Amino acid sequence: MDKQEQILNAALKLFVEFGFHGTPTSKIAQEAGVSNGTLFHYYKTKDELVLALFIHIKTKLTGCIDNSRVEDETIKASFKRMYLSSLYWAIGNPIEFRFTQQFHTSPYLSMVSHEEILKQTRYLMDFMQEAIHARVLKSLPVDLLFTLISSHIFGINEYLIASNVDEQKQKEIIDQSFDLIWDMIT
Amino acid sequence: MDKQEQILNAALKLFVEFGFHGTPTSKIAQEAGVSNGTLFHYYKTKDELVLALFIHIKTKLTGCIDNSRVEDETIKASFKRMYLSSLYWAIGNPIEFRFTQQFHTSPYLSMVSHEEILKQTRYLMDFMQEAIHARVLKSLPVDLLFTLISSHIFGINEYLIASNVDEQKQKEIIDQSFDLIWDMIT
DNA sequence: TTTACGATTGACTAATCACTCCACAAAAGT
DNA sequence: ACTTTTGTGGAGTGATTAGTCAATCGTAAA
Repeated sequence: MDKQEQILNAALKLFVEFGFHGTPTSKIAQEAGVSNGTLFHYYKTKDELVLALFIHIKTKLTGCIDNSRVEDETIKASFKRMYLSSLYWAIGNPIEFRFTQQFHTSPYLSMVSHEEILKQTRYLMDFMQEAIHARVLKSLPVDLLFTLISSHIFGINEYLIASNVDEQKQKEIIDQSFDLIWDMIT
Repeated sequence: MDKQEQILNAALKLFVEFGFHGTPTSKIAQEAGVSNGTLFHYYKTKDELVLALFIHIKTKLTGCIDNSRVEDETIKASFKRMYLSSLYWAIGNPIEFRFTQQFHTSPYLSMVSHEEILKQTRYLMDFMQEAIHARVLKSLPVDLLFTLISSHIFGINEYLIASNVDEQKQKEIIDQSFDLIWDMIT
């Protein structure tokens, strides 16, 4: 019965369906089953709510990736583990994923501090930097690599959502896609 | 002095800066230098304006790609030509590009008819289908290939905007990126 | 000159919005 | 027991919104 969580969940659902400015705070409060005043007790402004939701979801995703880390793996195995955990998170949490996409391309993005973004990506960046040093990954700017991989995952996800393939076929495509991107960056 | 064009340009600029619902029609009319009534004379609703703008821009992009086609080329050369023309269009028209990105991840996308989308992508899809048949491209679902290439271009573009590299370096990265994606899909 | 008609205007409206205010309830400290 | 802090509700507010409308303007055919 955490009201803050209820508000975030309601906001997430409505933002994805109607867009940020397309969903009034009153509807969010209603959907969350709390009063209008309660919403503004926890979040001073609507913008603050949007930001909080973004960071909340990003943190969940980052946590999900990092947790799947395991010792004594080859770089390729680690990389694949992280690749798959990101992709499966996106497939398993389509609403959250759509929200992050929507947020990323919206003017709200500029309201997120550079530091906050770094905090979320530092681990992966460091991992890739090391992989470059170990001459496993191609010697490209690490930002470029990161962006290429991210957009690759976006793409696969979009395809899997659009075309409804069965689980067997989906697994096949994902494995194939991993090989594609791995060959591309090594 | 085409008022419709002025309205579209104003809407584009403001939508990218403030988001769809974040920019009132009154501001669009003001920015375009026309009256509120004129805007609604040409576009019955705000949604209709948003849709019209999307199709307007998509058509410009599609035209830009198709026009660059040339006879007697290898498949690779044709592909590279189209790849580069898309990417340079995106780099040269950042506002338009940002708008299409924003639109694609917004709830508005579902208001575009499936036919309209097909119309815009048919040429590229056919081209790739033939390239698969000719055993130049890997035998993957053509939708998947298309999505992978699109998101690759998104990624490169995002990187080039974020990191301000000089023109020389930019050209280098673009050529490198083309080789990456070409190796990936062939 | 007259008629006709789309283009254009800007004041107007009904609805909606983000956000405030205050009363009260439940804990939490002392 | 008493005071303070924190959570909660919901009516209320002024600003803003998408969209309307009756009135003009420009111009070209009759």
